[in-house]
Amino acid sequence: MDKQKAKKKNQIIEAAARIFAENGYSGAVVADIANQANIGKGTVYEYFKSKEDLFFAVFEWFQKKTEKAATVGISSLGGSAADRLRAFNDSLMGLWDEMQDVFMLVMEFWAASSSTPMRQRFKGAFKQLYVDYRKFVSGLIQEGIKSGEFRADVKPEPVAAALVGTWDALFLQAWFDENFDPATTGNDFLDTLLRGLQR
Amino acid sequence: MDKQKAKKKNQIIEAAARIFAENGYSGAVVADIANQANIGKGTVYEYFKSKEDLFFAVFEWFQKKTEKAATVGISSLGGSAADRLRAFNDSLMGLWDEMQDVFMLVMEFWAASSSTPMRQRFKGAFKQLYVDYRKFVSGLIQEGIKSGEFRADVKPEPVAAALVGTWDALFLQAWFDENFDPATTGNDFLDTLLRGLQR
DNA sequence: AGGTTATGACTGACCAGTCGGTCATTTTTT
DNA sequence: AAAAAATGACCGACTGGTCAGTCATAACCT
Repeated sequence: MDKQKAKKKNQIIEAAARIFAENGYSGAVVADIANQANIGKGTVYEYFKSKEDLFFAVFEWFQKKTEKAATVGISSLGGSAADRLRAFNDSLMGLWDEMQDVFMLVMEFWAASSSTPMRQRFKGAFKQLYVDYRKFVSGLIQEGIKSGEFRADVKPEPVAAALVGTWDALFLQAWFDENFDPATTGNDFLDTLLRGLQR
Repeated sequence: MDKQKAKKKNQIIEAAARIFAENGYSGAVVADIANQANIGKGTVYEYFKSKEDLFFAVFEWFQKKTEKAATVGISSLGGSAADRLRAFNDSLMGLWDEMQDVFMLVMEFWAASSSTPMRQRFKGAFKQLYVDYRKFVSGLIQEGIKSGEFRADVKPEPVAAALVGTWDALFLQAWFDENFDPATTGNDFLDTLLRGLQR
């Protein structure tokens, strides 16, 4: 049955996500993943060609999941460009609580984009991800310019790139420092940035 | 001779940096590091307790090196707060060319802060590093406020945290995308941000 | 029964860290 | 000043253990 197969595949991916998040890619042992998924080790290889393949599947799964969660708030409501940027900020930073446990995965993905055998795959995927991500934010800014809410001399792409980066990096800092609150930091920062954007 | 020892230790660290940067922590083989340093494998262990110890030494070495390079431009010249922020931005982003080869190390360091055996060490070091880094930038902003150049209602800490994060993340994006230019992106972004800071 | 899916024992490659021994250099002795 | 002794830096063969991936067998369908 096809439905069954897909279901089990997902079950393996979720188990793998947990194990990879706890131990990193190298530290994770396939046998533990199988165990976590309540299946035999050999079964893992019925569904994935290799450990690396499985890791990449976890990456895609995670990306999809995060993207969905992040855009849930914004897509619906309109409002000013500033409001929409704020909504996106809240939406993203609101993920922190549930991200905390798996943020390690993100760092492992970053690192994977540099460890030779996996490099191309991950690097390409990340490149595309950032292109999309920037395009989205840049679009919000352009709307603001067009509507006259933002200054005409603002350069949307660089600001979008920086903003996108800021969000990532706030998570990073929160990861290192449990007293760091990414949500309010992001909000306070937006106060200043928006003043620079608005006319 | 003590001088000799320190010199050789450094020679091992630099060799290790190259190998770790090419292969990641797990992928790097101690024998290769020894080879790269033109010494026997056993000798590595005369200078470092373990592979992990060596990796941490590389981290400290890299951190010191980067910090020195980044602050070289700013410490000397005065000028307005905006000028100093710009100078720091240029100084940091100017590192990209030489960073490109070893940026992989940074991602490995990030990842190391989550792989269990090394966690505490790296996580603590990063936390401190970001605290210092933020304090420095926050100081620049506060000067600007005090001198009346920046608005009084700007919150220095959040803006500093975000800015610091932005710089890191611009490198990250540049790593993924060879067409991404962190220097001009950073500069264009500062145009907008400074307008939000200034009165 | 025939086909499909699951399994875990097994294997071979890999590698961090150890250790006994070598040898160049320094120190002590004569 | 020459010989002898002591030192410790250096080394790489070896060990013990790990683990990804395989495959012969078992369990489960239909």
